[in-house]
Amino acid sequence: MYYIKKCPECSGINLFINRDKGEIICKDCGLVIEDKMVEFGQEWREHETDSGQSKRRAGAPMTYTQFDQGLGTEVGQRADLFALKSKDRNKFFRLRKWQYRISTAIERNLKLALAELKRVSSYLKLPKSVEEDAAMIYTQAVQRGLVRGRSMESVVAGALYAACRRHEVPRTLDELSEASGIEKKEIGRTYRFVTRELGISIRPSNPADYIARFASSLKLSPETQSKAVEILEKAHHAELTSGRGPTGIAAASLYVSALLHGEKRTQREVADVAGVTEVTIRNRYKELLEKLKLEKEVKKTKRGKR
DNA sequence: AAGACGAAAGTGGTTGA
DNA sequence: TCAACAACTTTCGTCTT
Repeated sequence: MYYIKKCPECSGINLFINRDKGEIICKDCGLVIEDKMVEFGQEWREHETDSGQSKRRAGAPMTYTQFDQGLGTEVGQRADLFALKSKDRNKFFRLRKWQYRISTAIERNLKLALAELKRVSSYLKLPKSVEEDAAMIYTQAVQRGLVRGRSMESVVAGALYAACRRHEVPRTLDELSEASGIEKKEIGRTYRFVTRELGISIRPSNPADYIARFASSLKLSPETQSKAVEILEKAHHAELTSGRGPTGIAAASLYVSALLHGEKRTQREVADVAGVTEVTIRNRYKELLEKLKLEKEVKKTKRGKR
């Protein structure tokens, strides 16, 4: 066994191990570095997360990125027919026809949707585990008839967005929007709708989850990065985080910590990678200086420069 | 000349009656 | 369903480096 310290793709240092999946994932670029590790997890998987039932054993591993999860259902077999009186026979045929229609419709939909899902997911370089999760969410959404009245693509995008949040590798709505070609607000709408209907609870995204990715696209040092996370924690304690957009806060603390480490980036540069405007950074920045008593430190480093 | 700062007006979404 | 509201954006003028 050897240790990987840097992502070979982007040289990011934010690798984390997903033991359940046997993967090492780079939080910066989403690269799955090794997915053939020894299986750490146990052999069951539980998909109905809040059902409260005990975990069940399953046969062959199920995958949600296959349109029928590798399983299939049918109503009845021919042999059953002989046991039925003619009255029930009609019912039987009706049921089977109905079941057939439903299932083929769902399957057709899933085939298309999962292809789209894979496309978007690979565009964003998302880890396999996130893709799986998104596929699961989408499958459930289809089975509950939640796609009706919405475009397939937007539900796919919503499912992906939700999966990213759940796995703490958040992408912004803008990124999802760019990758899927669906409008930002539309994704947000379906995201909220689907998560509510499926009872998926997602905590508000943690600004710290964005730091790694922003920092690496700004080519900031690891020290600056961890300093930014530190600032973030203080900001959290000072009640500066609630209600604000997480990306804005993440961007501002990165900006500050870059200043403090003499790796100055302009507000515009930071704003661009974070997908917010300079003004937002300024506002958050101002708040940070006021509430966290960082003025002295910032001024000190400024003076030191002269 | 570029970046930082701040004011003012506009936008889209949430909330509470 | 509508209006109030907060967060964020856009735009633009001014100050600083």
